Amino acid sequence: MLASKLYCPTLREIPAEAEVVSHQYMLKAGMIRKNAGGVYTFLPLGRRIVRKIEAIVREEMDATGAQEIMMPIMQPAEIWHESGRWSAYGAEMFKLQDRHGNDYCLGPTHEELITTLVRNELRSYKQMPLTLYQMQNKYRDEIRPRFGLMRSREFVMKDAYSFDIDEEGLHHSYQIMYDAYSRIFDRCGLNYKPVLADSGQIGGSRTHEFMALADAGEADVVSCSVCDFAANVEKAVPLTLNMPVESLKDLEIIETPNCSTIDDLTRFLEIPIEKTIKAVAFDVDGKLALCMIRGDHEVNDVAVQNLVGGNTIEPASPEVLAAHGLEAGYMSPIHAASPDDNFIIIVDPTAMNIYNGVTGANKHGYHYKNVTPSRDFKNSTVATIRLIMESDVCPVCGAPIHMVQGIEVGQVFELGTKYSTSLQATFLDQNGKAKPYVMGCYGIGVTRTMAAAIEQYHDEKGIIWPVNIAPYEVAILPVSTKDEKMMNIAGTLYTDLQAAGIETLLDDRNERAGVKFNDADLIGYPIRITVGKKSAAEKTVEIKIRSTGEVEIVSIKQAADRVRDILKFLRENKK
RNA sequence: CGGGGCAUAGCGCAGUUUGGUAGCGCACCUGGCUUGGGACCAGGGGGUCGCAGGUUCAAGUCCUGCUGCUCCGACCA
Repeated sequence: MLASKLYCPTLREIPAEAEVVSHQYMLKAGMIRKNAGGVYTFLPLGRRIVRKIEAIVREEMDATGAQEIMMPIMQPAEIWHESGRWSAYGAEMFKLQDRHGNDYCLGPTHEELITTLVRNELRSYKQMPLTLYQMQNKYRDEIRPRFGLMRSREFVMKDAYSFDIDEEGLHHSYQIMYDAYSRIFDRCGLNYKPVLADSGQIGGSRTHEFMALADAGEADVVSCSVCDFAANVEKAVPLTLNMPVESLKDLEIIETPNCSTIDDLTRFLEIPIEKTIKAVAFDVDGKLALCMIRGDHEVNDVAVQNLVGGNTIEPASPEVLAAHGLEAGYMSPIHAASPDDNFIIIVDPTAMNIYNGVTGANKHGYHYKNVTPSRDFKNSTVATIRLIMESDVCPVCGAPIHMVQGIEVGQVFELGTKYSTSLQATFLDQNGKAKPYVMGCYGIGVTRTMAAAIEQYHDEKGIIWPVNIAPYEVAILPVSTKDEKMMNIAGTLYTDLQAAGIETLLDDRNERAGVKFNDADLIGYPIRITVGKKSAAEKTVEIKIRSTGEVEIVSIKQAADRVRDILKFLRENKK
C-alpha cells in the first residue's frame, strides 16, 4: 500500500471525548471515527485490524469443526416472547417496527434465533454434536457507552452455539471452545487470563470469562499467586474468617449521636472496625434484602441476587426501608420485622463469627454493643455475601492472592437446556424419545479485542501492534521523496517484500521525515525500514523494531530476508 | 434513569460576564523553499455559532423549550 493513497487522517490533537488510550490512539491514528454515541466507522487501517482478528478467529473456529453461518441482524419479536426475554432483556435492546406494526429488534445476541433455526431440522442424536458460529455486528443499547470500542452500542462479535445430546457432550464441546479461545488470544498476542465467572442472567451453569489484563479494564479479577485459581470477583467466594473468641457479654443499647456510618461509629466508640457489623439493604425485584457483613467488608451484590433470585438488584430506597421499619445507618436484625416473602435477612458467616460486636439498634441515634450474632441474630439466612479482598487468601489453596483489572474479551458458557426448553427445541435420542438440546454459547468481542490489544501494547508515541494483528507488518520510509535514488531503493524493497508475502506500506508522501516517523510510531507498524542518504551511498537500510526499539543497519540485499527473520522472531516471542 | 459539564471551521479552543462587522492554533488548497523526528515564507478556501421559538433597532452572547454529546453511579463481548 502506498501511504499517499491511504485514507488515514491522523490527528495532531486528541479529541476531548476520548478517555482511554485505546480510544485516543484509534482516533488519532485515523483508524476509527465516531458517528453517534457508541457507534463507529472503521477506516481502512481499523478495518484491516478487525479483519485480521476475524481471520484468526475464523481459522481457529473452523479448526474445531465449527461451521460458519450468517444469521440476520434483525430478529422478529415473537421468538423473544417465546423465550421470555423480550421484556427481560428490556431497555438493552434496540427495537423497531415494520410498516405493519410488527415488532423486531436488532440482535444483541442470537440464542433465540439459532435455537428456533435448528429446532425443526436438527432432529436426531445422530446429527450431533453440532457447533455453529457467525461473525457480525451486535447491537446493545448500553446505558452508558464509553471508552470507545471497549463499550460500544454496535460492535463485532463472534458468537458460537453448540448442541449436544447430554451434559457430558456439552462439557466436551465447552472444552474444545475453551481451548480454541486460548489459541485465538495467544495468536492475537494478548496477555489474558481465563477466569471463573458468574453465569448471570443468560442462565446456565459453568462459565469462564477471558480477561485481557489491563488497568483500563472494567472488571475486577482475583487470581492466586500459587495455584491456577482465577475468578471474577463476583464469582469468588472468600473463606470465612475466624474471629477472636470471647466470653459473651450482655446485649446493651448505647446512644451514638450522628453515627450513621461505620467510620463515625469506630471513631466515636474507639473500637476496631472488625468489631462492627454493617447492614446494607438491597431491593431485589421488590424484595428487600438486609445484608449483614463485617464493617470493613463489601457486599457482593451478585451473590445476593443469586441467593434471592430476581432480575434486578439495586440499593433499597429510604421509602422501602421505612416500610419495613428500618433506617439506613441504624439497621440490624435485632428487633427487626420477621422475614417473609418480601423481606430476607442475610448474614455473612464472618460477621456471624464476631463476639461482642456493635451493630444498629433499629432506633435513630442508637446502636447495640456486645452483639454476638450467633446468639442475637434471629431469623437470618447465613450465606457468604461479601466480596473477596486483597487481604483474603486463595479459596482453593490458601496462598496469597492478587487483584487485577481485566477487559472481558470473550466468554464461554454452558447453557444447558434453558433455551431449548423454553423454545421447545428437541431431538430424538437412541430410544426415540424427545429431549431438549443441551446447549453452550461462546462469544468473542472482536472489536473489543482490538481495543484491549492497544490498552496492553502502547507507549507515549502510539500503538505497538502484536505482529499478527498489525494493519501492516512493515512500513518503508524514504526520508526524501525528491531523491530518486532513495525512492528507487525504497520501491525495490517494497516490491521484494510484497513478493515475499509480507504486508508492506510505502510512505511515499511528500512529507518531512519527522512527520513520517511520528505517524509510523503512532500507527504502530511492528517493523520500520528507513531509507536515507546513506542508503544510496553505502547500500544499506535501517531496520527498527517498534516493540523493542532495537535498530540495525543491514545491506539492501539482505533486508528482505532479515525482515522475514524478525517477523518470525516477533511471532514466536509475542513481541 | 438520577446527578454535573459541554455544544462556535475537519480537530483543539477563545469570544457569552457587560448584546453592536465571526476569531486563534493545527489541519486543508496554491506557490516558493526545505527533507533523519510533527520546518519556514507568502497567498487562499471553509462556520445559517446544535435545533426551534421568544425579547431587542440589533442575539454566538439574554429568556423558554427541544436535541445531541460527555463525565460520575447499577450492565456486558
